[in-house]
Amino acid sequence: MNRDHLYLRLAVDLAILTVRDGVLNVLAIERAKPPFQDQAALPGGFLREGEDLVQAAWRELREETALDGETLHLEQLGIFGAPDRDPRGRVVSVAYLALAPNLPVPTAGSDASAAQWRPVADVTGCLAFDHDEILAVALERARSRLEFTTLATAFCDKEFTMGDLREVYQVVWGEPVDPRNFSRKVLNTEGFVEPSGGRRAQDTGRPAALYRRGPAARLNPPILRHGTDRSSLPTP
Amino acid sequence: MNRDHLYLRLAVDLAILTVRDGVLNVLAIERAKPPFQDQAALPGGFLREGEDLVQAAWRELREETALDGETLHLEQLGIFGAPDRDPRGRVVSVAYLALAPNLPVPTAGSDASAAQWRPVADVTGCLAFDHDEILAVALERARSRLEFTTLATAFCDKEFTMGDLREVYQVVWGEPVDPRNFSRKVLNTEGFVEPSGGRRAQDTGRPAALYRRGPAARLNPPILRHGTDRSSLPTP
DNA sequence: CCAAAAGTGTTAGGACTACACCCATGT
DNA sequence: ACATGGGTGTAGTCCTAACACTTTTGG
Repeated sequence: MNRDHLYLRLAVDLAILTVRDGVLNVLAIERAKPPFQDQAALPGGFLREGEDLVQAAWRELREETALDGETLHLEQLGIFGAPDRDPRGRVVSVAYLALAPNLPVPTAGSDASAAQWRPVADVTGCLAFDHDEILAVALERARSRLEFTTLATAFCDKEFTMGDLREVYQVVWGEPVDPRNFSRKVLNTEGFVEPSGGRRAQDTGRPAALYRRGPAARLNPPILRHGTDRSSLPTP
Repeated sequence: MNRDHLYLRLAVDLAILTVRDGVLNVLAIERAKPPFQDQAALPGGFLREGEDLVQAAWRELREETALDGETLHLEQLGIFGAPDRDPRGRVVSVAYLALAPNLPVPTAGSDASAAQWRPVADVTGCLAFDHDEILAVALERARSRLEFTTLATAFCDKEFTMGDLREVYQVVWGEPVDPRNFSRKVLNTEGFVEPSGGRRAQDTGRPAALYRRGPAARLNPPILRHGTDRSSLPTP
């Protein structure tokens, strides 16, 4: 009979993604203390007593961003538990993925953490702990979610144009999307978007109709990206 | 500054599925001690010092089944951490999904645990802890995996007929699959199966060709099931 | 010969890509 | 007028579901 019950701490780490100026951004903090001092990291914290995992994730999210929460998507990504991932001792991390609209700016003054949006390309390879790995999983999950669900609307404001929505796809996938066919596919998917009645003029060109997100969650048929190697296992 | 670092134990629980006599089965133990004494539960155990999560999952799997491991699929399902899920204290569980071929029988004598195959229909609603919830997630994930990956072969022996493979789909999905179109789809998917050259005669009818699993992991295009409500979020 | 299972051919329909084309606005 | 982005129509192609039909065995 094994009595080697290992006690450990559970961290909740968040990969919070948004689209800003045509670039995919992730919310990152700069670590104020060792380990990994002055290095970028995903926001997160330890699970507290009596707290559910999702509760903890929402709490961390609110601490780092000023979000109403309605317009946002939060989802469990997976668990990362390599024995040596944290030099302070055995810490297992539950990673969550959050898709957020382009916020004015995260609450910069909260705690000592200087959370700010960073282009994903700038931070990949430079993150503390195993957060690079978490971010990679988050990106692939986000790309896959856009194919099979309506979650692209989570990146948009309450009202958005077809072009806004298409930009989300292009930025997250990193490949161009045909505007004509995209519009048709979205409108043919019942419950994806609903016309809000308004229009929005841009710098030039015909003003675009405004939409709100619809009730559907899953895309059937999906909107598939092209330049993808589909030989390996899909994101779970 | 919060110093309420909560220490807890991490359990690894396994939902090990197989197909036996046309019915989907899950490996279950009977709990010998409280809590939930004499009740059915998924096999599992606590994470040990210096052990990776996947390592722990494989260790539990080997303790409960006599598996060569080559022919088997093991995958992280998610994490279940409701504060009151275990009356003994705060225990967070990492759930893994395993797809296994129809084994002769699990090693019944291992430890005090009397692990045995149970039809999924017989145990749903009766499992200890939150294992009912874990099993539900496992089932949905398995169904989805069959749509998008070649993992159905993980349920089969080393050599199998097209009928064997089709039975896996029917049993896991719980809906009939057209034999003609199924065969074509599988054979048109490069790398799904490879003919082994042999044939196998059944009680009656033309003998079926035997196949081995091929190198492909992902199905493109997928093999979609019908009777599914696709309005909710897909399995992650 | 007959039943049963394996496997092939065929046809109608849906969805996709690619592109020609029209619409509505600012300059 | 014209550049620019929003949006519609259409042709060819691919994939699919559904089912008639052929092949190969045991009884």
